[in-house]
Amino acid sequence: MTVTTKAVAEKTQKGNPTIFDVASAAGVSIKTVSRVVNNEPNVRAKTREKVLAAIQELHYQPNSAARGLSGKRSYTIGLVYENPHEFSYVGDVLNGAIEACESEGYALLLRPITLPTDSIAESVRQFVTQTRVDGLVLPAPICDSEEVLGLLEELDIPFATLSPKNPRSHAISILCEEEQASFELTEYVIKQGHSRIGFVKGHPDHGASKKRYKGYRRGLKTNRIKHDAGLVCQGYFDFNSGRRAAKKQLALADRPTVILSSNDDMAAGVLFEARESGLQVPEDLSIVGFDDTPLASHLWPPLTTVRQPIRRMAGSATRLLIQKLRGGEVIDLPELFHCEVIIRGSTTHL
Amino acid sequence: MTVTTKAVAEKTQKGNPTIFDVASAAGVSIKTVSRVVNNEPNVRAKTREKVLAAIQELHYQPNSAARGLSGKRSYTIGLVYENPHEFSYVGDVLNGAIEACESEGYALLLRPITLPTDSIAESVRQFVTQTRVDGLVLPAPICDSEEVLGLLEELDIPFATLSPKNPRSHAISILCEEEQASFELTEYVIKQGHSRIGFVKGHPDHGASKKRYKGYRRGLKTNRIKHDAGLVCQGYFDFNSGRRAAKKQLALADRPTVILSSNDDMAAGVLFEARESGLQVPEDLSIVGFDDTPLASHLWPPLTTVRQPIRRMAGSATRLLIQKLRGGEVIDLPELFHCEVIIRGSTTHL
DNA sequence: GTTCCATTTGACAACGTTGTCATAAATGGT
DNA sequence: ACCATTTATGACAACGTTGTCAAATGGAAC
Repeated sequence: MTVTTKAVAEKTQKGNPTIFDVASAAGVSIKTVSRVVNNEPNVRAKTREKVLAAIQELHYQPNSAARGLSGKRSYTIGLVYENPHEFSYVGDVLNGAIEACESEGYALLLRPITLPTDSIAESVRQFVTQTRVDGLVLPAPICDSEEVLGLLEELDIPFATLSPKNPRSHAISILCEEEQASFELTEYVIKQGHSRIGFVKGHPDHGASKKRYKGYRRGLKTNRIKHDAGLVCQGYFDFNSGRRAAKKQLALADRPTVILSSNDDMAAGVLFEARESGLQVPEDLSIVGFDDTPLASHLWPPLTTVRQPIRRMAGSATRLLIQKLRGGEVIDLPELFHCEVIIRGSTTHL
Repeated sequence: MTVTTKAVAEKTQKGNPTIFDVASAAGVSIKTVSRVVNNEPNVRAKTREKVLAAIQELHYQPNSAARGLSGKRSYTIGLVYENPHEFSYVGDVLNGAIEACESEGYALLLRPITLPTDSIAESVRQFVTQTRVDGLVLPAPICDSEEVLGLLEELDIPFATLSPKNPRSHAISILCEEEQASFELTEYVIKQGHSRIGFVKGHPDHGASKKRYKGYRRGLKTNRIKHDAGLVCQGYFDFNSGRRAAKKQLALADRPTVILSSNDDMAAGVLFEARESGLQVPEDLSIVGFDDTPLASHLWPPLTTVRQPIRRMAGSATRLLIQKLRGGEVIDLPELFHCEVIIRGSTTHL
C-alpha cells in the first residue's frame, strides 16, 4: 500500500491520474480497469474491489476525450430547442454564453447548482475534474464565493465573472452601472413628487444587491430626503420576499407612496400584495422593478424598471475568457456596461 | 483533382472525413492541415487555399475528442449558475435534461435555434457533425420537422421527442395528457356557469396547440354548448398574440365571459388587455392559462392553469435516450405523463 | 492428476488530432 | 552565386481510452 501511495504521488504531480496509474496501483492491466469502469462483465469480484479502491484513492476520472476518440461514443447528448424570445435572467446568460461559444468553436457545458448547498466549491471541483473544461463563466452569486475562486486559482483554471461583488484584479469581470441606474430610478420617482420611498433589498449574497441599494441611498441623499430605515426591507430576489416586504410596508401608518424593488420578481410580489390590499397601482402606490425580465412588461400595469444587457454581458464575458484561453492578452480591467431606465405604467406622479 | 474526389468518396463511406483525407486531397501533410485549421502562422497563402478548398469539399470537421486528447485543451467552457427556482418552459426542459445527463455520466450540449430559419435541418446537420453528439433531445416544435427527423434517421442518430405532434412509432416520445387537461379545464368553467367561452389557440407548428384545442372542443360538445367560431382566435404562444386575441374578443357585442388561452404568456396578454379596457378580473372576465409557468402565479389575480411536469418529462426523455444509446431495449411506446389542473383566482363562477 | 471448457485477464493496435523537432524551401545580403 | 537566415513543410510520437484477440487461470468431470 505504501508503494501504491508513492506511485500515486509521483503520477499525480503530472496532471490527472490515468488508467495506467489506476492499473499499477491495483496491480492489474489497464484493460481490467476499463472493464470495471464500464461495468463490463467477467471481472472477478475481488479484482473489481481492488480496482475500485484504487480508483477511489486516486480520484480517477476517465478522460472523456480519450473515450470519445477510442470508442465510438462521445458521451454527449445534444439538445436542440427553439430559442425563446423571452427568457428569464438565467436564460439570457445562457444565450449570451452559447452564442459566444458557438462562434468561437467552443462547446458550453452547464452546471446548475441548487443553493444553499454544503459546498459550492466541492460541486465546482467535481464539475471541472469531470468535464475538464478549459475555463469557467461564473455569474452571480457563484462568482462571489471566495472558496470557489480560490479553488480555481489553485487549479489554475481561468474564469470570467459576471457582476461580481468585488471584481478581482486578475480575473475577467463584467459589470454594469447598476448603482447609477438605481440612482436614476430614485431621482426619477423623487421628481415625480414622491418622498416616502420604500426599498426592497436583494439577496445579501449577490453583489448587485449592495449596488442597487447604494444607488437608492445616493438618490435620497442628493435630493435631501431623509433615509428612513423603516422603509427598507431585506428581500431575497424572489416573488415571495417581495410580497412579505410589501405587506410590512403597506401596514405602516405612514406608508410609502412608491416601492422600489431590487428585481422584477420582487416587484411583482409587491404588486400582488398591493392588489390584495385593494390598492390601485399606480394611483395609490407606484412600483418599480429592476432587470426588465419578460415579467416586467407582462404585468399590468407594466413595470418601470432597468434593462441590463445581460445577454451581451454574458457574451462578452465568454468571449474574453476564450481570448484568454487562446493565450491572447486580455485587459483585466472590468468591462462596464450601460443600463437603461425604462419608464412604464407602474409609476406616476403624486 | 479526379484522384482527389475518388479518395474522398472512398474515405467518406467509412464515417467522417479525417485530417488524413483532407491532407491527401490537398496534397499536403496532416500537420499542414492542422496548421490551417488552427490558423497557425507559417503557411503559404497558396497552400492554405488548397487546404481550405479540400476542407470545404469534404465538409471536414475536426474531431474534438481527438483534439482534446492530443492537445491540452478541451475546447469546452463551463457555465456554473445558480439553479433558478423559477424558470420558463425552456428552462425546465434544460433542467430536466441536464439532471438526467449528469446522473448518467453524459454531457449536454445546447443548440438554440431562432425560428423562423431557412432550414432547421441544416442547422441540426451542422450541430451533429460539429459536436458528434450520440443522440438528440428534441422538444416541440423542433421535433415536428419531418425534415429534421428524416435527416436523423438517415444519419442513424437516435433521438427523443418531447410533445411531438405525431409520435413516431420508432422513436422515443414523451407526451402528456394535454387534451384531457384542456377538456377538464373547459368543463370546469362550464360548471362555473360560463357558456360564452373564448379560446386562444397556440402556435400552429406545435403539436400541443391542436391537442389543447381539441380538449376545448370536446368540453363544449360534452356539455352541449354550441361551438362559436367567433370565439376562437389564432395565437402564437406569445404575449402579444394573446393581447390581439383579447382585443378582438372583448370588442364583440356578445363578448365571452371567460377566455381560455393555450399557454400562460397569452393568458397574461389577455389579462393585460382586459385591464386596459377597464374590466375586472375575474368579476367581468375569467381568464385561464396553460403550463403553470412562474408568470401564472405572479400575476394578479394568479391564473387558473394546467401544470405539466415538464422537467420530469424532459428528464425521462433524456434517460430513455441514454438507455437506447447504451444498447438497452427501450419501449418505444410513448410515455404518457399526467397534467394537473390548478385553480387560482383568475376564474370565478358567473 | 489430467483434460476440457468457461471465465478472467492482459498485450497491443487503433482512434484523430496536436506538439516536437528535423528538414526543405524561400529569402536576403554579400 | 553563395551562405546565412528565416519561413514553410513534414515525419513521427504522444495523448488516454476502448476493441480485438490471444493467453492464463480456475474449476468440474473424469
